[in-house]
Amino acid sequence: MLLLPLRVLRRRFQHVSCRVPCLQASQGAKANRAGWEEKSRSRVKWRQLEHKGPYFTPAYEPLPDGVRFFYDDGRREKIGNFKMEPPGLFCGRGDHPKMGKLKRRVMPEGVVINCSRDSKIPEPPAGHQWKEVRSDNTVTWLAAWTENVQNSFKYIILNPSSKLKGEMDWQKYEVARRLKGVVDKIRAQYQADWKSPERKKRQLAVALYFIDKLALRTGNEKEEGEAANTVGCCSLRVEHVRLHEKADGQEHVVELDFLGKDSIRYINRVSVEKLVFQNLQHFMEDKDPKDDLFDALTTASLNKHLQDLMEGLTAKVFRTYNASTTLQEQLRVLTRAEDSVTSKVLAYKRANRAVAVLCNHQRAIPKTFEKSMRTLQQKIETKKAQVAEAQVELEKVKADLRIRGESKSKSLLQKQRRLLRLEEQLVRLHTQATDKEENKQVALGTSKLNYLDPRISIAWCKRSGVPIEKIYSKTQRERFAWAFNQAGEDFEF
DNA sequence: CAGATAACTTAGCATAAGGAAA
DNA sequence: TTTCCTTATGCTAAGTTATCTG
Repeated sequence: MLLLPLRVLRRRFQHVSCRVPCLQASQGAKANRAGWEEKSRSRVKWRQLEHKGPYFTPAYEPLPDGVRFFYDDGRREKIGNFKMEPPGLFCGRGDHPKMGKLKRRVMPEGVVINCSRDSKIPEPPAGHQWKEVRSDNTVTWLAAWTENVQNSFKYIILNPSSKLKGEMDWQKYEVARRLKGVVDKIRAQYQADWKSPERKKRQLAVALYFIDKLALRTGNEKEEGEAANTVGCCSLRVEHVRLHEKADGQEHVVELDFLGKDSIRYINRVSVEKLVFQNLQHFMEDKDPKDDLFDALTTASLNKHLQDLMEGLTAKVFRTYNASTTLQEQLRVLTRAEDSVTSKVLAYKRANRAVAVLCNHQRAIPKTFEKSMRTLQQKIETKKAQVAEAQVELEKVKADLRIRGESKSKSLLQKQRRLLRLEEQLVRLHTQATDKEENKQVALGTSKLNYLDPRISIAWCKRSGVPIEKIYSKTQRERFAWAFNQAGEDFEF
């Protein structure tokens, strides 16, 4: 039993970047868990409610292996997070003011169950009651509770492989594809708006330019003292921007340096149009470093504006659109028909990486990176030696032939072939090393899962003869099941 | 009409699982 | 078989956005 004062715990975990293991501190913990297990053993069939809206109200079915399912219109689907979050110490990311606070055990009395009216309601653990049982088929969650540290909602939701999640994912990409049709017009408009006499309009135009060009997030206001101090586009402060008339041999360079989502640092230097530069100079005039760059702009007004430009358009659609477009374009540039499957997969990873860099998806450098890099360097050295050796042998054979006055021999061909093969292997090792180095701090998964229309990848696999298993793991294939029969080899985002 | 709330997507990290090497 | 390394998955925090509310 860990019984340190909370302030000691907080201090202890202040600089710990890893997640703090859950502390099973509550006396009633065992009994509670048993209670939850009991709940999980009740068999409930779920059916869709009578009226068919965009959503439905599902329910759970426990299975012996611990995987739980629910029924939607007779279809059995997986549930995503079927376990309750255990109590523990809250460990936010970055410099979080609530780091180390105790996250309490969730009791059935705090849980709302959402299930169809005509189904058998799941039993609460013995001696307990649900907070509420409701039948709301306009939402997608199965159960919900309030988390005490952040005072926010938590939900039991469906697995990404479910039809519901799949349909929503599909819709997301369809909105992004619609943006493709109007993006030229939108770009022309915000460029024109850089010259607007209205400060508000110019701020909106510059912010939208950043969101489009640099794939920045919208950047909502955050309550001070509630979360780490991070920003996005609309919440950028003067201190995050530096302007250089000339830098890196380019004109009108904007330097951005701020902490974004998850306190991941965004650093970029980019040359912008003169009008953008001048606008930024104006926005920064007579301000303190801590002042908002876009003082006349809110995320609400930005999204309101976007909604007027295209139905369903919001700021985050630009990230999806630019990510997917970049993948498609990069795949086109990097794929060569005559390449082996291995090289093609490498090309895919490169294209994926271009997107991850655009979206600033970073990861901690793997702990084993240095070591595995050394191993790879070792391999390269060995291969180099082999190449050198093969060259010497080849020369020897050539000299031999000259003495005998011959021009060809079986041995010569053999040696030539061997040298060629070794050289190819060396080149491959070099690319592997470069790739590893360039990828050490880039997280590919996030964009692959959330930003890249799977139909682009599926179509590319079909076109270039790459088995889909080389690109998507089992769960990823299940997640993107909706895309498989949609994407022929000629699919265009 | 701004701020709060609710419900959803997006995010990186730890670790489990899988596979290669010893 | 055991160990060592990479990849896949689970977890839950941290965003975005639409809607509600006073």
